[in-house]
Amino acid sequence: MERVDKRQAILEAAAKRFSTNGFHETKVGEIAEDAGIAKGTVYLHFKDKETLLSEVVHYQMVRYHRYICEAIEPYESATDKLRAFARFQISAFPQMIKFYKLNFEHMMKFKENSRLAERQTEQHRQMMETIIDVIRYGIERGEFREMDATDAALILRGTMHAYMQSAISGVVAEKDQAGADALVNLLIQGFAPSCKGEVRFDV
Amino acid sequence: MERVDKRQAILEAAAKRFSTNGFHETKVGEIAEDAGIAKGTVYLHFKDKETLLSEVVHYQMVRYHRYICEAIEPYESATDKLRAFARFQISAFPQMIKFYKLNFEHMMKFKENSRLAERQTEQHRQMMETIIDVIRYGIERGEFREMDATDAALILRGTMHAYMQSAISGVVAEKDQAGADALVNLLIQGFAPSCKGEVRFDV
Amino acid sequence: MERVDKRQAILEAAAKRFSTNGFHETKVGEIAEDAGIAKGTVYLHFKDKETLLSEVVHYQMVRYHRYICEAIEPYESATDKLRAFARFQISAFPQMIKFYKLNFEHMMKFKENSRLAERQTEQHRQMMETIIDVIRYGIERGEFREMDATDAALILRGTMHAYMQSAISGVVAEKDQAGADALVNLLIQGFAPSCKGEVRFDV
Amino acid sequence: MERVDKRQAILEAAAKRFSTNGFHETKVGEIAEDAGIAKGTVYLHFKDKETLLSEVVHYQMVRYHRYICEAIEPYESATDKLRAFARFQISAFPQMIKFYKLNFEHMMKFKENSRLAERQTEQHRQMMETIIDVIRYGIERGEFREMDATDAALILRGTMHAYMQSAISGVVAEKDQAGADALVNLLIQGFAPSCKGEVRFDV
DNA sequence: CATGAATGAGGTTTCATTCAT
DNA sequence: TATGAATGAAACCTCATTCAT
Repeated sequence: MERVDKRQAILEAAAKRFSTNGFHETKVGEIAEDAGIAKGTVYLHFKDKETLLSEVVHYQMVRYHRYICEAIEPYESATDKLRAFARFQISAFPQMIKFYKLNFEHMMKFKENSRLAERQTEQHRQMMETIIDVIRYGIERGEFREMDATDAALILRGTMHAYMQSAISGVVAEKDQAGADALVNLLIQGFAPSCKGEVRFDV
Repeated sequence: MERVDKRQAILEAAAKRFSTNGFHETKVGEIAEDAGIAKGTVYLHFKDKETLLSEVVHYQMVRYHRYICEAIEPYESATDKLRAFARFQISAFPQMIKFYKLNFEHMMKFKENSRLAERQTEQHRQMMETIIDVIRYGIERGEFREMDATDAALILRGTMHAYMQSAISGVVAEKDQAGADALVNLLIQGFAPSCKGEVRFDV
Repeated sequence: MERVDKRQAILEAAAKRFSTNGFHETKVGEIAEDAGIAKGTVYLHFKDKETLLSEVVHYQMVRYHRYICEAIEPYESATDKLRAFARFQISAFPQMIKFYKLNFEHMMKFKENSRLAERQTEQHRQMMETIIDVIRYGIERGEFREMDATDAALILRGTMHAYMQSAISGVVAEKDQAGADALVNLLIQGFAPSCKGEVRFDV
Repeated sequence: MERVDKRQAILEAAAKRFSTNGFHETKVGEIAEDAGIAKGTVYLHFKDKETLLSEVVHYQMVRYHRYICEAIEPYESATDKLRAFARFQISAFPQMIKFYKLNFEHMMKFKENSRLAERQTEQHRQMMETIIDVIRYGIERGEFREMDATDAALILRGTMHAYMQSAISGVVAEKDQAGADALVNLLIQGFAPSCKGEVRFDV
């Protein structure tokens, strides 16, 4: 096993443990054991446990961003891209929920550490950018109304977010791809009754 | 100071510390000091630190649920209720984000403990029920289309959550009440361009 | 056992261990065990192991300085005071040697730490002052020639120092009180042949 | 670089590190780096870190003994030899203090190990022998009174040691060669005022 | 011979919890 | 009931040493 492989193995093991049990509940020895190496070896690759957390978060963010880009890229219409986005997140639900947990825990932990927070923020921004671009693309194509792309992206991300939070606690049933499509459709259609000449509320 | 007052004081102090610094970073001694009592006294009121966390989460959830009910109650239309919900969350942003953090830590910690997880889930369900009721009410009144009320509620809650996550790291600008309204409007109107000319927003 | 007693017990135990085995070879747990307390209790009294070392050195210096003052105080002549000084050091040899070791190790360790070095230096200065005062007193009384009192003090201290270093490694035999007197006599008389009219070297 | 050179390089690097930072504060990796070799190579030349310490002490003692012999050899009179000894130690103050530190650490560490303690003691004895020989030589020549040469040697060495300990902490000012001479003169002359008028010092 | 990645024993320190007062 | 000094388990991290290359 080479140097890079070992770093990989640590990152993978740490990602699994951190996101399953949380940062404090995870012992460095457990990560090492999962990675098939000795405790001390972890410290040859990462300065300390907190640095490891940051690196795991970075590693996961980069990976998921790539996956998302790959998931939405093949589609022509913005609507299909959004559906692909939702489908991907819902199909990768177990990983995604852990990913969100990890992000959240990291953000909470390093809110004060400008260096580490900065990097996570930058990646968060990229993730948002990707969604915003799809929204803008939809607006250009006339698929979507003229609207604030950032707000729309928030709504989309939030929808996924909330779905996961609810699903994990069993408050709503887990969804399949049809369920993902339904959520996106609802976003696109809006809550308001479709306007076939009916009266609209003065929202 | 009476028994109940002391318990209150501990809960308040713990809520502040836990949500600001996290569970592990908070020392029982700090909570006691903030509450103006001795360390040992905490253990006269709560079995251990984890139980205290659970009680704090319960206490906060009940409180925030009440606040939310109070915030949306005065309004007549479902739309206004949703706006009030969004406004409340956005105006109470610093508290809400901490509240989410607290929930999160609790969820991580007691995933395995069915007894405690159950209670949090139950409260989560109640929170969702409140929003779902508003949605259903809107559907009944004809404000909203016939749609899955749970999905709609998810979307609303999730949007708030995503907003907070993005706002805390500065990826999106913090919103004021108009911003809250804009988000809700966008949800109600939908992304699709239909009926664009008919609807007017007083944003 | 009261608070002060416990601090005392830790200092005594630490002094013994540190001076016998050295700083690094001494485990905090050993000190605690010797003091009849739990490991954690050490940290209620001393910030960390290094602080404990500093406190031990301080404690010992103050104690030995007091002992020395008490040993030389009863005598009238400066010569007798110096002899008392030598006798005390030689009679208290086992403690003194450890004391020197401790001092030396501490000085080496905290040379860079101005705060801690400062305090030890101050006490070192006091110890020197005490000897210098005796020398000056002897010069005033005409017992000693006009000479640099600091140099003379250095010679006296150094003599004791070297005696101990040699004795501990067995290079010279341990001395009794007569031996102590002989050393002091030699210092007072000097190496040069007594001047009963003989030729002196042009030193 | 040949075998011997490499061993030399390790000894030099270790001597510098050990005497500057102490045994425990020195990492084997640092020594290796300073010596321009890999960490593992150290173990091809020395069984372990403690053995390396012993070898360094031996190496330094031999070296300093040689230096001292060279320093005092050119002089004819015993008095001048003693002055040369003092001058050498004071001029090489920084090295000498480190040398003492090294000896000290070694003594602490191997007090129990008769094999290694024995060797250090043997070298200590040789160092003492050298001074004792000068004293005896002075006595034979009539420069010094009939006295215990060992005591006199102790006094000289100890004076140097005490000077260093005081100088390192700034309790006494650092001395130049004249200062070294003054110390020796005072030793030779003695503290007593006898013959004051007869002796002249060219200090 | 030389390397340096890997190992894992070991020590310091923290802090939740207890219990004598 | 309230206190807070004492406890000691637990975990991070270091670094001397080994050994496959």
